[in-house]
Amino acid sequence: MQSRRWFGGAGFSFADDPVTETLSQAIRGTGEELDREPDTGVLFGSLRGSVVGLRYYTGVVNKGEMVSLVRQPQNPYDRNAVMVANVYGSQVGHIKRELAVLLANIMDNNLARVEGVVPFGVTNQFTMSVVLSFWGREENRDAVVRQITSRSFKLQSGPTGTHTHMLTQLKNAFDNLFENLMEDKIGEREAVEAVCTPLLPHQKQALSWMCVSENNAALPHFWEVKGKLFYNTLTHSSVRERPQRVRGGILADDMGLGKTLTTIALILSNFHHGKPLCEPVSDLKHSLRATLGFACKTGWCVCLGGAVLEDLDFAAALSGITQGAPQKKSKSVVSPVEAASSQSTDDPAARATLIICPLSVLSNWLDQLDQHVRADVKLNVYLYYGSERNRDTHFLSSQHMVLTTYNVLSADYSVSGGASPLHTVSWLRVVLDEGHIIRNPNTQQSKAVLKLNTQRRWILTGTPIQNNLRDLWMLVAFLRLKPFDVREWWNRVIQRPVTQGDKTGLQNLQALVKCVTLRRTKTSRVCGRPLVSLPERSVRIEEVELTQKEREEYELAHTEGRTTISRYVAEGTVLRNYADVLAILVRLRQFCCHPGLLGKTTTHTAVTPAELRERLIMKLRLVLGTGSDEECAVCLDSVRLPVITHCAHVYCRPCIAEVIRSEQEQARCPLCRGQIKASELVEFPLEEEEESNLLENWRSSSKVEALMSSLLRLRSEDDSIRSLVVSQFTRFLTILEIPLREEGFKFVRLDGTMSQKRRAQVIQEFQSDAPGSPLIMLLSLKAGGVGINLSAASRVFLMDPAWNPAAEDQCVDRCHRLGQKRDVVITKFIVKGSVEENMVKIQRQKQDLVEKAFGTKNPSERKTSRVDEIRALMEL
DNA sequence: ACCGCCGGGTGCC
DNA sequence: ACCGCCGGGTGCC
Repeated sequence: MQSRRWFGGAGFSFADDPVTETLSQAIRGTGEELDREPDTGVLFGSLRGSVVGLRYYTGVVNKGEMVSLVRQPQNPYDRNAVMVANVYGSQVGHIKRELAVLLANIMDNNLARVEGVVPFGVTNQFTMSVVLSFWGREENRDAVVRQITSRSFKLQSGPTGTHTHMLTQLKNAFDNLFENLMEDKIGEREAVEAVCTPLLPHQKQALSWMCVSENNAALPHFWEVKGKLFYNTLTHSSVRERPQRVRGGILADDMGLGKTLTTIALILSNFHHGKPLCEPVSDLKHSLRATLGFACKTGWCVCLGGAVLEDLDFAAALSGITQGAPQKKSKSVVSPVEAASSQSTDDPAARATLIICPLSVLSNWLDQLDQHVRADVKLNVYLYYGSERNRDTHFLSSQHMVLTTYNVLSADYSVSGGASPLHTVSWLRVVLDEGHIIRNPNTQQSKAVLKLNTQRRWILTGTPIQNNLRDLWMLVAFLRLKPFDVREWWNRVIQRPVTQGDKTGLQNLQALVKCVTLRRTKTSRVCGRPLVSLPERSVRIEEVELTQKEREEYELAHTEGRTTISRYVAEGTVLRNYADVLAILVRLRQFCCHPGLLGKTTTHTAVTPAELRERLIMKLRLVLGTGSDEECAVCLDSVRLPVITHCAHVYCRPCIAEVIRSEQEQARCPLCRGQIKASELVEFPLEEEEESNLLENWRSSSKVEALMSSLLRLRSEDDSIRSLVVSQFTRFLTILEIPLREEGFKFVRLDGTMSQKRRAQVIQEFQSDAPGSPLIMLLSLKAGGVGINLSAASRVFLMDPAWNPAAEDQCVDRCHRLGQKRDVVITKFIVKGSVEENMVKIQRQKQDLVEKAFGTKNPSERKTSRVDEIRALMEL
């Protein structure tokens, strides 16, 4: 069962939640349940075996420690060899020959994953026991059991049954995963004077925490010192060497709390050895001027790594001043703890911070640097972007900051085969802005990011987990949070236990997250006071009455839809026809907005399978065409350039093309495993001709009128108030342009089809307070993604209810954020006596359900409730 | 390995 | 004795 988890302001669901569900997930749920997660198989059972040859290897293991089993088909003594390695990858020994035959068979045929745990530790220098457990897909259970018993091994059945009684507790704990992470990070630290914007208390806290995270040599608390060894309480493993600790972490504050400013403050305040990157020259000049007659015109000087100090030392040597004197002049106090941080492996010449961000926020970084860094501080900031970018690694290394985008980074990386300029530089620090972008480890971007060579690593994100726990792994891997940067240990210690409802797994996860994350929300408090005070926000629902004519048209469609759906309900085939059902609902919702939203509909009855497929594809096109937010099962992101397969699943074109390219003739649909071919992919067409038709035969609708009268009233009362007009249907936005123009409103439009560059322009135009700038922004619900700031608006008109209330919240948050000066008023237009009303009701019920404990719902109950929901919508 | 296994030495009680 | 038994040598895959 796929589970989706929403964090942040959004609700939470422990499993499929119809409200947050997308179409492809719904369809996925209707077919056979596929185990798409190799890391969450079923436990077939376990057996005791032995590891031999211990004396030939150095890997050590403790009682209870997990080990990994690695096939060695090339072993010259036995092609069935199975090597045993500890958490750190050091070889411990081999699986005894007779058992290795069995394991090799199971592993090579992918019948099960085999995991080892050492039950007693090492009792002698030659052999030891290992408990092997077998995990896999239910359909392979028989084969595995047969293999094992036929070779006269005894498979002990593993623990069965789920821990449903724990779910409530788990849910709460999981909900709070990113909350209350501050208790031991409450220090505050002022930024250096080079930062001219005073930091708010929570930003000083963050700065303090970030400095400590970079400088402090302390290990996370799941490490214990046992004698001369370091013992990991999660994996039960120990190492002689002090484990490499994370220097950096995840700053997961809500957007608008100033992550960028805090990061700039960090860069300027915490250079090598806890010293500032910038110091007033008056501190340095003292000795220099005296000895060399050196004068600095700016009054500030930026220390370039060791450069200035080396020069000073050189100067000191020339003039007979003792070495190190300049350091003592430094303003910053270096505590013994921080001093302990200088690791011998650090490259002292590393001085530059690399900031990687989405293109859309690149300009924001430059603005913020301008705004927050004193004008007399000469920072060398290089924008590594554009075809003329300077690829010289010495040049890049000598910067204080290099800014680039994920795309540039991964493009360079692919072209150079891993030896790109950015991968050659030894960075002091790498910062991933909107770091959740790398949550999918399979993308080029993620691979490129992992390969960067740096001492310190930071992830800035407002949404550390978007859909599920797997999103976190990539962040952990980037931070090199040992040993969980290796997938097996993450899966065994965290992912699987948590997915299967194991309480310790969750505690372990919390411990992990806690040691590297700082997260505050808009509603968090510092010392009993709100972090930031935001103006009020209020929601009002405006009921819209349809005209006689509209009502007749609506009822016609409603009756027709009801007949179809009630047939499915009676047949019990609602879920099998989910796409059809959704299409009917979309039609009704479109009616509520404007009749012109309806696309052409084919109502002929299909007979042959080919016709059925054609019809399904039509329905999907209809749903996709409305801006419905579909998720691509390959990249786990919103679909870009959607294409529909023969088997009626939706993917991004590049994603599915890659699947087909790599699997060639054997290519199968990742969702249903049906055969797929590149030639059979159906594009979602942009029906331009219809658009012009739409605009030529213009007519209004009740909802359009309701909006227009609100906007006109607002303008007459206060023409400085700006509004967001939000719809899920981009074509509705197009329709709305006509009356807006007619009434002389100046407006801009932001939707998913626009280029990043154009988006940035539009946002800037809307946010600008220049005379004649637009009063209204037409916004598609999901456009822009995270991080855009529309605080110029204080009115939000939600034209149509969304399935996912979290999406509405996110949208409203774009203006109800830091920088908002007015109270925010949200108006939801709901057509009276329509599916919209029922959607709102269901939204509320869902919210209640989410707020209450999730309880003991099993998958079949969940499916029932989905059907119930549709029945409620259609009043059946 | 305080085992198992191998192969040489040995051979009534 | 073409055995049993003893005790030394030996040891992952």
